[in-house]
Amino acid sequence: MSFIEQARRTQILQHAIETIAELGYAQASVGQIAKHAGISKGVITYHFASKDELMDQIVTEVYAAAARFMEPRIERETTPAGMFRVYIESNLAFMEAQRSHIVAVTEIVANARTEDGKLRYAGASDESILEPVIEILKWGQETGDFKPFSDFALRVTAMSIRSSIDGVAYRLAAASSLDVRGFAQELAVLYLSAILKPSLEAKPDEKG
Amino acid sequence: MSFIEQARRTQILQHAIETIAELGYAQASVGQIAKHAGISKGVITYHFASKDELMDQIVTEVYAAAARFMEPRIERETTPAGMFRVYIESNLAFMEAQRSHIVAVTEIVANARTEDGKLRYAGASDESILEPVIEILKWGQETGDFKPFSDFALRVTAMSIRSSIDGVAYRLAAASSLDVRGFAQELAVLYLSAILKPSLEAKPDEKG
Amino acid sequence: MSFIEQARRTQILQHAIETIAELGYAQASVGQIAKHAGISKGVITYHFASKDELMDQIVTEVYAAAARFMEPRIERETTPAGMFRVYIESNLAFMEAQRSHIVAVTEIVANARTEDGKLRYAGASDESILEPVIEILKWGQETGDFKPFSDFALRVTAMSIRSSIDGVAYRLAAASSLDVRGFAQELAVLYLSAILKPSLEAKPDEKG
Amino acid sequence: MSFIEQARRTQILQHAIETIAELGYAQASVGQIAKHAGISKGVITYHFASKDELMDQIVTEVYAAAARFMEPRIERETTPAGMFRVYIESNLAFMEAQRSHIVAVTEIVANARTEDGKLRYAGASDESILEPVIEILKWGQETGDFKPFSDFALRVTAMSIRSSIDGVAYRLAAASSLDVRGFAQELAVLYLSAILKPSLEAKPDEKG
DNA sequence: AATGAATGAGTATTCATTCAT
DNA sequence: AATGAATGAATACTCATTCAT
Repeated sequence: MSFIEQARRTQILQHAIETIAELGYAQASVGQIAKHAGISKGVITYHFASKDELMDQIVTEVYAAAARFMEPRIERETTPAGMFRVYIESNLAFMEAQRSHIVAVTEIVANARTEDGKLRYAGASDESILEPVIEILKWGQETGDFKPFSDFALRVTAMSIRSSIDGVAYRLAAASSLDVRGFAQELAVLYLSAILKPSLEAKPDEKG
Repeated sequence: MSFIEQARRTQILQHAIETIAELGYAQASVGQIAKHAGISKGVITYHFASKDELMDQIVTEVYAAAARFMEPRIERETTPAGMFRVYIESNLAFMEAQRSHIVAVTEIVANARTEDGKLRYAGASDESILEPVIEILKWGQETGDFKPFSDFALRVTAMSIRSSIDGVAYRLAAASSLDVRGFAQELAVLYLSAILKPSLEAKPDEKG
Repeated sequence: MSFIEQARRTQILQHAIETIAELGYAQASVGQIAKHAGISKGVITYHFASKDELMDQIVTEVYAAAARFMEPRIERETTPAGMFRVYIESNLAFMEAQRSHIVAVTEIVANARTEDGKLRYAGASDESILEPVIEILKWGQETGDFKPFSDFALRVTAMSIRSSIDGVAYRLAAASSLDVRGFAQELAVLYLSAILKPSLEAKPDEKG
Repeated sequence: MSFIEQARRTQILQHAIETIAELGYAQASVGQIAKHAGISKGVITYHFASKDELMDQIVTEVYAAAARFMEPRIERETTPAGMFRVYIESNLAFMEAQRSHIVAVTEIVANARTEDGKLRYAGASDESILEPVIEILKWGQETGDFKPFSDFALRVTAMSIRSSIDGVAYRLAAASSLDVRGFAQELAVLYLSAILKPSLEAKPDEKG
């Protein structure tokens, strides 16, 4: 795939993302995306085999970009609590920076369906996304920084955290204004005060 | 509006809810709903001015039903912690009992758009839903049962709780199996351990 | 299916047949058929689930009509030679009378394809159509009216006859003028002089 | 037209023929042909003014190739019966050897249309193709080898023979297996027994 | 009160052709 | 000589809505 071809695809993806973010998945027809990009419909079907491929690309790209943004920040941390806090903060920071990307992916994942009516991204979105959270929680238990949890309680906690984060995406989609950075800090405090072992003086790690 | 007319509308609403829950918002055309109900398309447009009105009715009805279910249970409680716990548990209990209703409303709220592309239920769903949670939290602060929170932290907490609850609706929509009752109990424990004032022996209220 | 519904379907089928006969299968889009009928495209998709169903109906109807026309005439005959002659003559008479029907079916059978690119009516059109010819030939052999043939020669003869008859359909499709009745008589004479046993005075049966 | 240009055109024609034979006329888009040839679409429109010109070339080339194959074989014969038999056998031999070529031409002739919907090759294919058969039949009448026929009967006979031969092309297109050589021999016997004058001992010419 | 029929705008996708490079 | 890119018209099909009966 040539450089220029790559550039064109990226450009179309960007317009698709913005169209979905603005109009929602259902209204984001190929025609609307083309109109947003100021090109003819044919251009899109020329560069992408199908609308599904376009949507797949958006989901894949945005997940990858999120991982590229979050991973180095998270891995820089040395304590479970630090990692937990940075997981939340970097996730929400990415959401704020790439607001329309996140909104688009949220729309796609919630709506794209296979021919038989099932959600296309139903499976993928759950376990693989939950996993990193669960790992941090388990590590915190092993080090003794976090309270001991039953397996079930641990899963509930992980799901709850993910829901709290994803809820921000929905609120961004609904165009509400939100102090995302402040939200992230308070959210970290909230969850940490629930999961940190209360021994002596429970203090989250220090950071600027 | 005659009694028989009311009955017919209710019947159509029920079929619409099931159709949306099964096929998703986008696939739930008037034709599909009519087929599910075993009636002709015309009947639906005869009883409802438009598809939008039908959707409005579903959202309104289900919210009202949830309120009818939750309110008496919540008001029976006498402590902030009890009320908080029952708020979560009764909400999730309703979700489990009326699973298809909740899935349908989730689908509608996430997808229904106005002509200019904005989410139809963007505004409504937020403040009015957040309010009862905020009230419980404030009351807990006044009684001294809950930690003191800044206004902002309190809002974040309320939003986080709502997101954790709504996340269950999405997981139910994605057809995943879930121990909803157990989830509710763990979720209450999780949040209470974050917001209860740690003085002496922090104990949630007793209940069977 | 109501009477009025049946009538509408028949009416649409008739317009579809004429459109295909005039423009060919490839050009006979739903839009063209609708234009020919003076109705909107939607009417056609309302009465027929798909274009394929419409095409199926045409093929089925025309084959049935041909059978209804030919069978009583053929069965009235009492000798193999008479039956053979009437088979050819009644077949071509039907073709001439229902020229556009035959042209349409010819177009459909030669062009309609399944998703994987294979001819949709490839199998059906061959054996079931060949069978009646083969039966007449076999009967003539048994009575001793026809020359003895090997099984293979008999099949070749049957295929050749069918091709000679179908060739008329193609010539009608190409809009050439043709004395079909005279053609039928000469064709019968030609084949009979090839297959009748030359013993004594080979004479086809008498008929006005 | 340069030698290299000629070679390129021939190469494209060959791929077009195979594409049409495999997928049928309607599915043989310029894109499909280009993909089959491993070149870009532009190459085809560069070497051929239009798709129509490409199709014209295929028809012309294949007809010419058939003539190049059949003519010397036919002209080697010295009797009308021999010529007649060799006409059929060499025609079918060419069909078998150049199966995809014949299938392609059959597809094109049956489907290619002018803008106003008429068959593009309706006229051309008939008279010029019928002529050689008619000539052989006339010669056989003049020598007294064949029965005397009316002009009309002679035309019917010629058309019937062509149809019997072309029918093989359609059966080859429908991917049915067929003993083409045996078919040719039986077909010649069938028609000769119809048209040879039955004087004394009618025997076709001898040949290995 | 209910329905079957019809409409017309909208959907993704295909394709022959044009054209700058 | 070749190509990748782009176009715009055409395709079958879906659907909310209207309306006469």
